[in-house]
Amino acid sequence: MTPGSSEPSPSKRAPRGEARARLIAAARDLVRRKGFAATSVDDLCAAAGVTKGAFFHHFASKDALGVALIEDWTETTGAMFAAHPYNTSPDPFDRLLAYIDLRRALLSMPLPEFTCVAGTTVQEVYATSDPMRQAARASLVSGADHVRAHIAALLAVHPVPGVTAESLSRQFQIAVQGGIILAKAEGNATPAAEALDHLERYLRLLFGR
Amino acid sequence: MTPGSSEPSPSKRAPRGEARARLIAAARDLVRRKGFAATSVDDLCAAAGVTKGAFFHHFASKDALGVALIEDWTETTGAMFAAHPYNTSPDPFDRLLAYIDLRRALLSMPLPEFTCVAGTTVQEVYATSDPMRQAARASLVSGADHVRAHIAALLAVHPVPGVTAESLSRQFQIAVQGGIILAKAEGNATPAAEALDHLERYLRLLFGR
DNA sequence: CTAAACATACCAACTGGTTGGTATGTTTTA
DNA sequence: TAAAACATACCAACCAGTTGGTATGTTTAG
Repeated sequence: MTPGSSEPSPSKRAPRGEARARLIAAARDLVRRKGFAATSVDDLCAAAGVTKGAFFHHFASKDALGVALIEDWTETTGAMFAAHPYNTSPDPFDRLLAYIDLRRALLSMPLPEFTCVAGTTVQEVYATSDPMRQAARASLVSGADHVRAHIAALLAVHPVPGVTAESLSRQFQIAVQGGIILAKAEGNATPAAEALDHLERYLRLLFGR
Repeated sequence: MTPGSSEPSPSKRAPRGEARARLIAAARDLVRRKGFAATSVDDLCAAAGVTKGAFFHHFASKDALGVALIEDWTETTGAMFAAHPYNTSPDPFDRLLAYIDLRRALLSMPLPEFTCVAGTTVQEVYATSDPMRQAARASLVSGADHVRAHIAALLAVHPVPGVTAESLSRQFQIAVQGGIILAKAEGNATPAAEALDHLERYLRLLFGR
């Protein structure tokens, strides 16, 4: 047999050692656009330039890939928000506003790209895959914890009766996640941006600024 | 062959004329729990006590069933909210609070049952099925329009700079939809209830009550 | 320094079962 | 009797997962 004639496209094949990372990257992309259940293992392998053998070498099941995808998402987004310069601002209220501005900026990307992997998948699998549900829960908690730190600092100098840092930080997540749903339905980011406007107005009213 | 031995369970078979309605009811149930893609046509037929022939007699495709499901959802929920006694309250602000109370009451049901069919499915199919996306959009708009009427009446007597009835009514949807996502991740309704608390506090601050 | 022993990373081909959808009936209603 | 409302039987494509194997390391014994 002529060398290379049996392989469909050797140039598309992923370099050794990258299979796992490429599969997760492909999953982030495909799951965001088609959902988890509608994305087949074959789809993922084709997008990653890898075979089924590689897939099941790195992941025990499609479900396990889902968990790894969400955990990777938690790390990636966590690192992104933690590294952002706005965290150095001395005033916690300014930090919250800057966080909202950052989220606004993210909305200028194409719709599938500002979608939340954790929020999207947990909608699908909350009742059918507990490992994925818990991974998504951890991801959403992690995101809320990031703003919770700023809110806690703010409440320390300006307490508001009935408002805790925990519940208000979750309201940030809710505004983001709900905004994404409306944006998907409308086909554009406008409702998600409006959600952030209302959230900012709520904060200003709460803390008198 | 003994009569009835070939049919799995003749008593479970749906009465004639009910196939379509039973399929939609089964879809509402299964799609809420497993998602749209993970729910197969066979699943639906089994749950509805109907055969594939009946399914494809009433729906041209699985996609068409999805559209019909969402449209039925829009009708059902729209009728429910429109018929509720709180609509007769003379004060629009009271009506909004009563609406929030009604949504709070819904949260006492088991998790899959206070889930929104439109919000759940649009997350999955927004990029793969335009007919379903548009049906879900219409559903969410219809839900927002219901509260928008009350908000418009309220803003007429108490205008708030920068706040429109349209965007504030969408914020209701966002709080509900985002709350559902967090509730699914946590496995209980608490975050969804908290979202309503924050929404109510926001309203009180906006309108000075 | 080197070769045997082992581990990791991957691949092509295959399997049993499931998928959405169809073709062709039969039964009921108007 | 015609057509609407189903049921039965079937199909090609696709599904997640398995198999036996190979190429490319890394570790260790002599």
